[in-house]
Amino acid sequence: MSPEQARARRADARRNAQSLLDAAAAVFVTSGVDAPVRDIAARAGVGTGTIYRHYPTRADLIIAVYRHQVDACAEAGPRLLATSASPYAALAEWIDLYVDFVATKHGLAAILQSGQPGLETLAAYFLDRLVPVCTELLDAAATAGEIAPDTKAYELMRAVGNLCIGAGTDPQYNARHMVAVLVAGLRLPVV
Amino acid sequence: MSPEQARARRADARRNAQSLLDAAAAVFVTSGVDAPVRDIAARAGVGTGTIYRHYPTRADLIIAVYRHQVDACAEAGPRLLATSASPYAALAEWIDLYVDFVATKHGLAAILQSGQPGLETLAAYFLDRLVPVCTELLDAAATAGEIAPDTKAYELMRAVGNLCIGAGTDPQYNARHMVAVLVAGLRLPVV
DNA sequence: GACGATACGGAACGTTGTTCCGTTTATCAA
DNA sequence: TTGATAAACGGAACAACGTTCCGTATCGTC
Repeated sequence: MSPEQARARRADARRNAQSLLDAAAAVFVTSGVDAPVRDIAARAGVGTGTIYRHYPTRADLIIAVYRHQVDACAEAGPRLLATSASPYAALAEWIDLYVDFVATKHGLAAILQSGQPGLETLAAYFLDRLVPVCTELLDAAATAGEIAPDTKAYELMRAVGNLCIGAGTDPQYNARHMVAVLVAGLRLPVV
Repeated sequence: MSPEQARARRADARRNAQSLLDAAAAVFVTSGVDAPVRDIAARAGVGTGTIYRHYPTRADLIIAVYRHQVDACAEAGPRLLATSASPYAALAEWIDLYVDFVATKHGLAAILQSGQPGLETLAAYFLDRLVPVCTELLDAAATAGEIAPDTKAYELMRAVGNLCIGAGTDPQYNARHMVAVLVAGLRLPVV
């Protein structure tokens, strides 16, 4: 270990980073992922400057909060492919998993697609992590002849994310159902 | 005509309302539907107070700008049903029409689903106008046995609107294609 | 031309994101 | 223990935006 790395971050810095993570997770649940920065800082008992020092962009904070769940989702892909009845079934189950994750995070889906400056990193992280998994599932299903071979994982992931917007806030809109229809549409060549 | 109605709005007021409409339409094209209110006022050559007097909420302004196109879309429904090869074909063509409309208005799709305070009116207007038409098309297709009979027009309209988010800004995402997949999915009972 | 109602403009306020800097604190060496 | 120094902090300050408000200007009428 080089001397520069040897000297770890100060203890209070590490503590604050964790407090912020906990506070953000809690505030995201109650006020949504687009909660005011000040609310998160207040909840963590730190100043607004501190939050930006630890998480320079909002995307960094959101990623830190959800990293574990995104990783879990990514890792579930190959497992489902191995255990499901068919590649298409694996794909459908995996997308269900993703929808369950996104749709329960108030406002996350909207932010993922918003294109607000500073948030591109967030969408990029999700896509970098999940598009390869989705590609693998799509390829398997296409090879098995269950779906058309020309479906792009990137497009599908964005479409599913889009369909999740408003889930939970509008009782008349069932994102899971619409995603199921979309996934069903993959089985047919588009006429 | 009652005396109160007899006295028409002042000429300058009518002129400003029109200027604002034109300015808004122009600004929406270049800067998106979520352009700053001040930009629109400046473009119209009026103060910010004036814009709120004529269009108390942003939704009112957006509705005024797009009312004609929404109406045209609504009226196209029955016509397509009469002229198309099948009810399902009419439905697909009608949704194409809607997607062409929404996807070309920078940011409109996002605002339609955002749930921002004051924007509910906007979504409500679109849905009030289009859900009945969509219902008619869905019913016809269901009666013809082309799609499952349990599809809700409201959900479908919201789903299509959601899929249009990001169209035009992301070259890798083709909203029309994903909508086509969704519509194709209507043909099969979801498994 | 004068009067009253109508409408206007833009300053002002509240809410956010973000930056910046004077102050505090942890760490380490003497 | 204590003092020096880099690290980290807090929150004031700035910018952008939506929205409100009111003193002023203008239109229409008599």
